[in-house]
Amino acid sequence: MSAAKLLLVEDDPALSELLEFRFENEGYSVRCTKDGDDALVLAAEDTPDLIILDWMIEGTSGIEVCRQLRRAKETAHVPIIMLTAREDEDDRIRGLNTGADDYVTKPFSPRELLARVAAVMRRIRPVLAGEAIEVGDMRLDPVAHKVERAGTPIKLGPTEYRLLQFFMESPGRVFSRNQLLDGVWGTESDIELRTVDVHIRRLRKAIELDGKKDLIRTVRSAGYALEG
Amino acid sequence: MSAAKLLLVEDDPALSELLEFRFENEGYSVRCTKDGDDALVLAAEDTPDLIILDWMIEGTSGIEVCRQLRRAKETAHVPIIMLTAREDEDDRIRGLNTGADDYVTKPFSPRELLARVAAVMRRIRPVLAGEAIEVGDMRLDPVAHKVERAGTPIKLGPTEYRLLQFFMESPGRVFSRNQLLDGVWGTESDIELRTVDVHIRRLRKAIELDGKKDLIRTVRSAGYALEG
DNA sequence: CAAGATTGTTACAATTCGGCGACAATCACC
DNA sequence: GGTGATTGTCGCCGAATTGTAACAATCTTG
Repeated sequence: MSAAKLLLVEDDPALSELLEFRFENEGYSVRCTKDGDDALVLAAEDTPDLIILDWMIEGTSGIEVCRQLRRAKETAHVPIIMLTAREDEDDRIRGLNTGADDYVTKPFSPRELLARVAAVMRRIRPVLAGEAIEVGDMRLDPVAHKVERAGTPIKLGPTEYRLLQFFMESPGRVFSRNQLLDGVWGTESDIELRTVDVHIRRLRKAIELDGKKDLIRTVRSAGYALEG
Repeated sequence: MSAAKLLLVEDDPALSELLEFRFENEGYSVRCTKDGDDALVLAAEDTPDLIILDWMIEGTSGIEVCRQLRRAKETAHVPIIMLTAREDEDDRIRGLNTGADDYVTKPFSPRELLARVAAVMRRIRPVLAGEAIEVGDMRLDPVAHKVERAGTPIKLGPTEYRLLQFFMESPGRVFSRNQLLDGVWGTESDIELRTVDVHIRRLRKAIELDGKKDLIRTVRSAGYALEG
């Protein structure tokens, strides 16, 4: 299991050290800085999976860091949890508006922050943490970009791969064609609903192994689901 | 499709966009507006399952929107969560008096609002929150779109599925044929009353397991009910 | 018990919906 | 530029689903 990468931006050395210790203890890979500009550099050179950002930091201000992170393509979708002093209500508002995902008010317990981070990580699709997903006899390795069923390597086109990954992230769950379009093709694509059918068929054909049953369940008038 | 429908009334574009994104990510179907009158129109044309209403909006004020929503038959019972500034205690009181179900004080984290919404959903309609319903030895999982009785998988057509779900949301309660038509087929469908009988018959046949008694009770000259 | 009302059951035609093959357009890679 | 893989769309077909009518069964009431 490759550890999730955290970037901690905090200028109180004591707090920073404490958090670093706690998070590394939990299995995260943590990098720290107390400087805003530094944070941007670190984030750029190795995109973290989550950023913990103190609002009151030296150098570029928290809000500015946040904005710049959102602007850069690589870090645009990296979740940000900000740490604010209780009084800074304005900061909180601006923070949320600027694209922070969540905030934690100082003083907080490390435990609380850990919980928030864990929650965000869970939400941000486990695959991004680099873990392989297994559903039934299917196995998808996002790092190697490889899929196999019952040990047999499966060859998939890009779209089928994303489709399968999307299914495997929520095994058993039924998705409507519209949900699949949103999740696999992206919200802004305008593609025929029925096109989904075709890719479902291609995916089915690709992952079929004789003797093995069809893993994709058709739910008439509702959508499709991957059997869990 | 069984995604819960949200109506978001918020005039800060940044916040609105953030929330829309987060809620859609969670699987809700979201429509947004920043205008009070617009909200009323949207709510009227497709009744949402829950409304998130900013108290300080353009056009008709939040409190007035709330009042009008409560007045209209379709939206009278739709739960409303209002967003208020910390200072406006009066608004909160008036809001709750006017019929809002809950309020969240700005600034808030998206996570907090998500939790509130989920809580209300669970209270109002568990199915929309994705929770399985169990009635007697019947179990319906809305996420997987699966039904089983005493552990045995049950195969249902779309209409029978909706019919069963409708019954299971109010176990023991008797519904007239007209109520069933409204609830299962939709208000605007013009279908023979007696057609309901046929689908009741089909549902009965589908969920019958030998040795098990009929779960659907006929109430002569009144309608049908699912035994609780 | 008879008559009327109400419900159960079945058969059937119409419709809807998903599977599938084909095809042109686009893309990627040499 | 060429070549093969990938992708989005159509249209047809068969199967599942659905609404209705017709008839049988059952209940209610006098």
